Amino acid sequence: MSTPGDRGTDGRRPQRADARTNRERILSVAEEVFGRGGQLASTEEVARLANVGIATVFRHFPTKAALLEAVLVQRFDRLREQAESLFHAADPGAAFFGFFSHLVADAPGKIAIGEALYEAGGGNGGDAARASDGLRRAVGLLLQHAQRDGAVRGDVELPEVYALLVATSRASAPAHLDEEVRDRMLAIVFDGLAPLRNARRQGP
Amino acid sequence: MSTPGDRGTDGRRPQRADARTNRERILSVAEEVFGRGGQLASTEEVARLANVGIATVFRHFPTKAALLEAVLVQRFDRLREQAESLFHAADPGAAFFGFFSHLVADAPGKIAIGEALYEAGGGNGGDAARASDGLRRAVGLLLQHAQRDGAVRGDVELPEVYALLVATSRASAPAHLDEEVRDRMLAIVFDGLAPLRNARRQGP
Amino acid sequence: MSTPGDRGTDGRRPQRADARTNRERILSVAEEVFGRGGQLASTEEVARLANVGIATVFRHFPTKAALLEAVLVQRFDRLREQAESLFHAADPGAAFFGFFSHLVADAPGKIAIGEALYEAGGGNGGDAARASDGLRRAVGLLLQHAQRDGAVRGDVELPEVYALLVATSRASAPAHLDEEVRDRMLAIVFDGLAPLRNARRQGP
Amino acid sequence: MSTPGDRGTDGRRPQRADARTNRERILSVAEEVFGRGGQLASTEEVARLANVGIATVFRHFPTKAALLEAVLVQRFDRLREQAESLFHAADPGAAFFGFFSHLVADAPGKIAIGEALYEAGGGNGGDAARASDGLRRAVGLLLQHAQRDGAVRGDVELPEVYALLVATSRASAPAHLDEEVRDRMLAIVFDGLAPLRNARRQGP
DNA sequence: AATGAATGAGCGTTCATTCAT
DNA sequence: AATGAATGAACGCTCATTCAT
Repeated sequence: MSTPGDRGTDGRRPQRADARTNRERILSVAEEVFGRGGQLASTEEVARLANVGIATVFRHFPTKAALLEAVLVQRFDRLREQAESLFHAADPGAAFFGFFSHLVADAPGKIAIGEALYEAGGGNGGDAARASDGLRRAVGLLLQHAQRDGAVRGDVELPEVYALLVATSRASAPAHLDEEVRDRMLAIVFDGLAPLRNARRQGP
Repeated sequence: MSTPGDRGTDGRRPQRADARTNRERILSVAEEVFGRGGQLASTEEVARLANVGIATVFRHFPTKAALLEAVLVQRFDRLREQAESLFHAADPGAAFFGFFSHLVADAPGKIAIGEALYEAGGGNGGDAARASDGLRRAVGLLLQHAQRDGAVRGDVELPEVYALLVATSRASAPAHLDEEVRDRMLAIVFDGLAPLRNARRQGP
Repeated sequence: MSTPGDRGTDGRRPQRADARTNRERILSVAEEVFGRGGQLASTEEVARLANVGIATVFRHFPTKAALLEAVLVQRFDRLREQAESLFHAADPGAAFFGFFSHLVADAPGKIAIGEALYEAGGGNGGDAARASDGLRRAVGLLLQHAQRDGAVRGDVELPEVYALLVATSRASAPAHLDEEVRDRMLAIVFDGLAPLRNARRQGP
Repeated sequence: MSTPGDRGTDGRRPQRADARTNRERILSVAEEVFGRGGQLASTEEVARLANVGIATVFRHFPTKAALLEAVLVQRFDRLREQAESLFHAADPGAAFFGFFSHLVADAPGKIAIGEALYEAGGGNGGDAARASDGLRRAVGLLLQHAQRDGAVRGDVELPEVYALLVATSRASAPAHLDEEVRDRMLAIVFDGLAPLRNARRQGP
């Protein structure tokens, strides 16, 4: 599977490429496997589906926790990049709410991600926590922009917004939350985040 | 191990009472242990912390799943009773929001409960699912009353409200969500649930 | 079940009677239970079917092995008595072959007996071995009588005959040996035990 | 643990060979351990005597039942091959009786084999049952040949002959059946199988 | 660098036996 | 004498991790 034949044709450094390929395949398989079964999924299953020996997995990721962390970092980074790509969107409100929806809609089947958003929120000091912070900061900027644009009330702050993001994302992770219900749930949250609240509250 | 003499509060005769006491202690320890570690927590740890032999746990609950289910049923039933006690509250809105807050505030450290609210939402056919349904129905009534009283907008329905309840409860389960943040998160949700929304949305 | 009411009416010694009754019921249930499942059957099942607490079983038989031994002793003794009742039969040959057949036909479902005939053959020094020896001796007498009567060749001796008895009995223990096959198997053995063998062998 | 250097007999390279060696050692140890203690013997004991970790046993045989089955298949196959090697023997009678004796003489200490000959006779649908059937068929052919050759009476059929084979084999399994007794027991059976029986019976 | 065999700690569960009533 | 709750050792089996090639 790891195409050992290449080595014969040219002696430059096919191994390095092979290793990188393996690492990536392992990571991507792990994302799916842990997404399905959470931490309960076995490392052997990752190895099997990635078509590598179990020892190869452990060569690339010294412990199961490290593999899980790498999966999370990848996922957080990807989400952060998506958030960052919206920093200069024409409509900051649409950008914020759109990203919120996207993240929540993306959750189904990705148990580990939900768990991670959730655990990493507490910060465990590892790379995942760092990546999680990166995502959090990006969401913070999207929020700020939306607030400045008047699309989100000005008196909410990142901690509670992020907590809501984690909460709704996590709640959506199990496949059995109906899509329509999920949207109606988000509608309520988004309504709570919309401005004019103050106006209404201040009014008689 | 069970040193029947040290039951300080009441000095009634052991034997049958001892067994009941053990059962209750096991249940309560299990609630805490599974609350911390989820299903991953070991039955042995439950036994150790309950100061009973492992076989005693299995005498009372034939399988680990049965123990977990008993924990959940107990918890769901307790919450349902609390909800039911609010059916005839003078202020249905306060009753609804109060119960919502109570359930979420009660969550910290009770991972299994969150998981259960969440999994049982899908219904696995066991006693826990039945108990979960009972809670859901009770929440449904509280919601209806609050809506009739004008404290909650009339266009939201139980599925999304319950999903929000599960989501925020679950998000609050880890101890590291600051209490103030949790309240601000709830404030947003409650705002989203408040009436006048339609009026505002329809207006220019 | 243990008729605890008797105690009230007369104070003499109903407990003794109760105990004896229990002991017998346990023994008889044990014979059936071990007969079905061998030593693998659990002592608890014996207690359950005998309608007594597990501790009662252990009061009467201090260990599981002792219970098993008691079962075997009872069974060996019963068989020995049956053999002895044939000592003065009019037709010693019919008596011998009849008893042989009876024992083998009685085997189905009595795994423990087969195992015991077999293990006890080696003599483990306990009561069961003693009872087994008693049976063996009784079979020996039946054999002698049959030989004197000319119904069994004179050159066979008890050890091999007993071994055959054990072997065929054991082979018949599982229910799945067809009755007809069992009889045809015995016919072969009985033929081998019939006299005139020597004559034939000595002839050219 | 597996100290690949100490394979005294042949110095071929380990790794794959090591695994095969382990597998074989486990199988052979299992044959002995189950031979002594039947299914009651523990897998751990097999591991201990085979000088491998318990997980190694389970790597080679996914369940205890699979290990037991492998032992039986091996044994049945070996016996079948021996039987087949006698198909074209010059003296079919000697072949049949010789194989019968061999099988019975081979039994001592191999309880599990006896149990298996016995249980598998009932057919449990697994590989062992298949292998058992193979052996049975081979014995059937040896019997036919012996009958055609006039060495075994023509009116006996495989079922009862096989039952006798199982019975005597099983009875010989415990080491405490004296060799001479065993032979005398077989002599009786063989006499019962010999021809001229009919003649004698029909004759005066 | 990659393999997969080997490992042992740990898990859920059972069962003969003991203890307290 | 009888009960049944409690016990812990043992079992079958799994899995993250290491070793030898």
